[in-house]
Amino acid sequence: MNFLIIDGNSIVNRAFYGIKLLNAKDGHFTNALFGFMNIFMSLTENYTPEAVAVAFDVHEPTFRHKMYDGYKAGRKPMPPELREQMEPLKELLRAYGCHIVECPGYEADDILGTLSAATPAGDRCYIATGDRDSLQLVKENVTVLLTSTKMGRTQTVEYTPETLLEEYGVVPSGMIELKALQGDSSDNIPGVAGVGPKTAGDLIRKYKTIDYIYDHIDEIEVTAGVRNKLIADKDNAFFSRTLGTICLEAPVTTDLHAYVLNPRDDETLLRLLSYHEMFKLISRLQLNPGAVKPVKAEAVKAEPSKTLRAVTEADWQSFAADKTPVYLTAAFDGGEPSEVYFCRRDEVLYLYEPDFFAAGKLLELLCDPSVPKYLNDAKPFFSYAIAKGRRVENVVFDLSLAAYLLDPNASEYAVGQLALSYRVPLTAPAAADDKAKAYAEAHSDAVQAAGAFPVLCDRLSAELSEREETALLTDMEIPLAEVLADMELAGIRVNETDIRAYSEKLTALIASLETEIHEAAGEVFNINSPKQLGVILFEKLGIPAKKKTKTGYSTNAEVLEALAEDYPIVSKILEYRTYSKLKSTYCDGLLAAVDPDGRVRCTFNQKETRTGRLSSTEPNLQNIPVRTAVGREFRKFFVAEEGKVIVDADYSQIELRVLADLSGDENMIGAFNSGTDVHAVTASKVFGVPLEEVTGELRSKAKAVNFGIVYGIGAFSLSKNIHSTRQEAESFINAYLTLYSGIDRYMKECIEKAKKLGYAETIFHRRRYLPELTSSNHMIKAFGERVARNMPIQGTAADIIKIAMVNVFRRLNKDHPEARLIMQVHDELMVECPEQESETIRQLLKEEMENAVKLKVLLSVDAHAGRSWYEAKG
DNA sequence: GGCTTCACG
DNA sequence: ACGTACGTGAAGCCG
Repeated sequence: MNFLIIDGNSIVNRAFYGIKLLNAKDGHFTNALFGFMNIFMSLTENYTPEAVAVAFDVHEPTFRHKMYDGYKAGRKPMPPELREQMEPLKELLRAYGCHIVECPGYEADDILGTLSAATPAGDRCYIATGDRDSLQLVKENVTVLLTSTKMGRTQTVEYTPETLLEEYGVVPSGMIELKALQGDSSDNIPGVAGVGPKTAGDLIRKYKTIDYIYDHIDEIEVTAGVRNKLIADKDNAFFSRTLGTICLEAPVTTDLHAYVLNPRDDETLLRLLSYHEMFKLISRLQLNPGAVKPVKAEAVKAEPSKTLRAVTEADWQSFAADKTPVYLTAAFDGGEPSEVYFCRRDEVLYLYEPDFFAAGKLLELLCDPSVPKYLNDAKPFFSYAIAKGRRVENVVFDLSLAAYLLDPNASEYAVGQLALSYRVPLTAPAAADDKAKAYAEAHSDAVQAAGAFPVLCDRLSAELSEREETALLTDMEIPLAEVLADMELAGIRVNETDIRAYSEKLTALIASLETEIHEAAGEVFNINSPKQLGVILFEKLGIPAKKKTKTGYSTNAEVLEALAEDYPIVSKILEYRTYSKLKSTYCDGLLAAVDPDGRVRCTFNQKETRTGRLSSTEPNLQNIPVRTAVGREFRKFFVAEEGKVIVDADYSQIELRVLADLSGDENMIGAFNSGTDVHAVTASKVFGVPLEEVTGELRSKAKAVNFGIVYGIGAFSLSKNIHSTRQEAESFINAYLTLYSGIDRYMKECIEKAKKLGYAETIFHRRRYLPELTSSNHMIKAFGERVARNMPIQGTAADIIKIAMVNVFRRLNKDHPEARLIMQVHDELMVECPEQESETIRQLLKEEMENAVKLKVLLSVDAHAGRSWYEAKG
């Protein structure tokens, strides 16, 4: 029989410290559970134990504590983030069928020792631990599996008497002897002062035991120094041996049969794993979600058994005639729906005949304003209709958007995933006929998800309305999804030939810089490798290194700029970096994304950021260079199509204006309403200088403080940013917060409120949960506090431009069919329109953006038209 | 796949 | 004692 004994405390510690803190939706920590279960799974899979015991310490003074108070005194107490995971871990292990072994007065080690010693010769015992202490327990039939985490991956090394002899040159009991001499700082075992692993190893290999060494202390071959140390600490040596010896007689059941795995309780296991959001493990264990009972009893009633069948002609007629809501999910392939499900209380209907699409029945239904639709991911439905010159009407719910609003921290919003996190049972519907049966076999996951879809919609809809976020979904995010669909289809025209020419120019520039850099360095190396570059600069050339990263020297722009004046090679490297970035990310990256019609189309992700902003991918069109003159040139490649212009409009200081509104600070509101430059006004007041005497330098310092405030400023970072001392930065911040005392008060309230509620929110009730605020780690908590201050500002600004986008889209559709919204860059919108409409559209944009919401300060928008993005930026 | 760097708001 | 301003995405290197 294979008997697996796990050192629970040791493994859970490795797991906890080896994996960054993970949170479930409600904020409870799961990283230790995650790591432990991963190790546990690979152990059971590799060693197929019939019996499993997991040993834990009981937190009481132990046998060995009583003997020696210093023992383990140096150990840190368990952090609360780990402590809260201990009971859930035991629950999980019990559900798996493991036996938890705890013994008051004894350490987990002692349990490992006792059980392994009691394993009959005919059985094989494996001890899994992260602690080298247990190596003394190795025997012919006892193997220690030492797990360690290297590079984020767990490795297991097997220790048998043979491998022990190879690595340490001693027999298992020799491990105790070694410890007696060298001690163990982590366990506060003193050993012999001045004797380390090397001396101890030599002695024990030669003489085996400390008994022998001390019995023959005058004869052993050592230097006089070592001999004296041994003599001086003789008592400590024997004492350490006692401390280091694992007890083999803990009062626990030693009959192996008592530890044979219990039958796995799949239902409990699935419930627990879903709660902890360990979905990978659920599939690894092949737990059938259909077997789970929902948490609430009423959910059972609400969920009649379902049947699966194909959509019939009669269904189509009833959809249109009934005018009752349809619950619709679909997969899309190349913009066309590929797998479509109509989901009802007691039925899942699937579409399988391509004729239905050809006949346009689905499209007609989508475009029928009298039929309300519950969709999963509305954007591709909108795109599908727009591409056919139609519009989807009456979308009342979007499950994935609802899920995003409920928790923007989550990374996935697939229906199956949501069913697990919101505890909606996933059951396979019964096939109505043989065709349906075949269909179900080929699409089992999608069919199950479709079955859960209506209940999920209802549940999330109820949750949203409880939180007063329904309007956010129906009036902001769902209409926005259509706007984004339209923008994605529109794309933006780029001048492909010019980019290609520019790319080649860059290639030549880069090549010549490369040669110069290699010459200056005296060798050829990869300039793109920060590692190699660091070695060249800071070792070979002896340039003083300022900053380090986790993996070596930092070579970022901030560091290099400080060195550029003194070392020509450094400024060449900066230049090289600029051009390579421009070439690889922008020229080549963009060229790879140009469609045959000369336009690039990004994807706007509506469910990505934790603040409510959008993000853009493949390509990212929200980070096209603008800050430097060289980079800005690149915007000349983004152009309007023949006969059209680009109109670009951006909010001026929207985040600061939002802050003025949120805080209600009279001074800040006044600064904006006076119509003058806020940064200058801030400088004038903070530095006590008349407005007309504010220099560029003072203004830019004030600007940095204004920005910093929005991000949750610290004196250290501000000082770095404005190249001044920390003290000076500190005094600026203090002066600022005295002047704008309303902001000071508001920021404090923000944190209080977030701590009380567990989340931060925008003025439109968009939430971001902040489990970081409950962390005992200062860094994490401080981060949570900065986010509590920043999210309402960044998020409200994001809400405002979303409202503006929806309003602009509606007006363009109604009055300017040839004008099209094509881009959003957080505080900036871009429209492409016929040249002669340019002024009308410029004003329309300005008007809609400035009037999207009414705040305590006015919103201000700059708008310009031009042939290219460069020109339109004004 | 993680890390570093750098582009944007 | 520790690290140090919020939110993103892409490219390149390296274990």
